[in-house]
Amino acid sequence: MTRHLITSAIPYINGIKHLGNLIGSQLPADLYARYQRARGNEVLFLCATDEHGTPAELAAAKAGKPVAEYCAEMHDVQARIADGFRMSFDHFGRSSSAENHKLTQHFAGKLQDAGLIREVSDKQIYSNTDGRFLPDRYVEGTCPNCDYDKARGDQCENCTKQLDPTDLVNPRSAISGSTDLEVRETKHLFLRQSTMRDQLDAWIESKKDWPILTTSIARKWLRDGDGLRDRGITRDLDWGIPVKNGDADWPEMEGKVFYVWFDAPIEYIACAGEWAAANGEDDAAWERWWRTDKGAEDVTYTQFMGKDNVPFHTLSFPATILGSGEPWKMVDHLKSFNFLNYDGGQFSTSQGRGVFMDQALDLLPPDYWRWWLLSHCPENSDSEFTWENFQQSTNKDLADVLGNFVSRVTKFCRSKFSEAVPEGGEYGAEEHNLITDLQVRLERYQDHMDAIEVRKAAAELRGIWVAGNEYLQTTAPWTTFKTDPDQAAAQIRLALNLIGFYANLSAPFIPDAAKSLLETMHIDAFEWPKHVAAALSILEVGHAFDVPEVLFAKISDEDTAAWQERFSGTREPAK
RNA sequence: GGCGCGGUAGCUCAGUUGGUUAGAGCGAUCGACUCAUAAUCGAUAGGUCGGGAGUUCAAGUCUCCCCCACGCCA
Repeated sequence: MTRHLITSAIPYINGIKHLGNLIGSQLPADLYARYQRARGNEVLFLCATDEHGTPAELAAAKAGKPVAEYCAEMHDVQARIADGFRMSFDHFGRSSSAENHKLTQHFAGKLQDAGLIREVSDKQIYSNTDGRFLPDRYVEGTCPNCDYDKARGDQCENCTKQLDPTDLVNPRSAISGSTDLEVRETKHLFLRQSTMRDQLDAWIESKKDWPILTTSIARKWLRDGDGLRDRGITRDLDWGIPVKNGDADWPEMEGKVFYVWFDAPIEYIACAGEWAAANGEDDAAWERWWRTDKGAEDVTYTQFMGKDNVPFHTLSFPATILGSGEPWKMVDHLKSFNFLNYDGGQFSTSQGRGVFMDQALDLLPPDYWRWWLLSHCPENSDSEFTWENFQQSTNKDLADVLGNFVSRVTKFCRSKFSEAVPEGGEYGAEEHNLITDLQVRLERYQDHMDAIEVRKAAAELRGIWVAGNEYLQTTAPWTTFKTDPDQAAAQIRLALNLIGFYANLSAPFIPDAAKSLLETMHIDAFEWPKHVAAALSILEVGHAFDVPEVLFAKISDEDTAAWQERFSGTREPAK
């Protein structure tokens, strides 16, 4: 038995994520977690909401709610939707948790002790009306370069010139529109990442089995231009984790909070603490997953994320935990994903373009989405969602190949024998050929899953489903039955066993359907097959089953046409 | 402007360290079957591997130049 710590990139709190976000981290992470559990390994699978930062505050203000209340509500919304997609998190935490407060302050203190923090005095825009400092991009004004009147404090979108907020003519707050602004001196803490460059570089280079996408992004940040730059880890905001040195106050940093990028990844660790607390366990329970001096030496840690998150996971977060000088578990496998596009363009939150997680669940059960997204997972390049492809793939794979297999087998048995495994005959050459073939396919499937080759695993699973139909077509029990009912009984006995076999192997991809197959076959529990021959002899003669309802209903042309129209966003129709 | 990932059959994608007639699924066409969700199974057709030059006995696979799409940074 091996131990697997698995984390999915933590989604930001302000709003519901689209299908591209889902397939970019949570869904493949869940697939892997379910697979490892099915193989009998010990798994701790964690995810959380990322709750700090200015966007959360603004979203709360827009909703007319205190930010803490807003975050609590949105956390519940995201938790419910994740559950709707059957995310099997051991814990779905919050970066605003007490555990994360404590741990983030702890890391800051350790980094200070190690000499990796420096203080920097900076000038920043303060809005008297808003009663707060404004991040650069929340200052708007007229661009000194091109006179565009909606330039932002970090950059003019019109002429692309890089700006400082103080460059803007007639600056105003993007939050309130107020022009009552002033420049104030403010002090911030910076993490001296630059001094850790060689250490990080050596660590990255030691990861020979990481995807090229991951290492090339990390190398670029590490080596290009000035290389890794020191980054501010504090902000002048109210909402966040108060700046402290461990338990102690940090002189001159009163009223400031840690920058969201600093505390968010620490939540991966804090979340394990939340999980332990929620289950009435002590610190040792979670430390054995995260501390190599307290039992995590044999843990394999795998992170899942979209490619936009790679720099934080390969550089900033490792810099934080390496810099602490403490024996924290470092990531072993870092699986990153490209983007999913929608029908010829990008998913767009602002334009309402594409399908969002809550909407998807209103249309169809989660297994449809899980299957399509995972089998078209953007592993090596960006991939493309189209309704036509979605309809064709799910109808063919789920309804025709898998669902119909279950139908034809159970209904044939009911009509020729009964709703129980029939007696007579025995397995012959055809059956042994099938078993041999399936044994090879099972091992290939496991290899792909172990390597987190999601698309290839899906293709192999589909091949395993197809093998059942091939077998029926070759042996034709409906013909056999006319001359040799005993032989037909043996054939259908094998086919009935295949249903249970499929349920076990398919559960990581389509857990609901797998569960309903198990129930229909009156099998008590999932059990991952080791040897195909044994797995296909589990159901004994006389074992009763039910003929199920349609496992996967087909998606009609009318549905896809309507959905395509409905989710096309606010683009102007072509004339 | 710099850098990065890509550009392979109508569609979605595989193609290990360069090596025999470039693969899969879907879609299309034809055939078989009739137990089943008009399902299944088999067969066939389809690509000068973005373009050009080069290295090599041999290149989708290496080198250089160019074009296109996307992304990141400045």
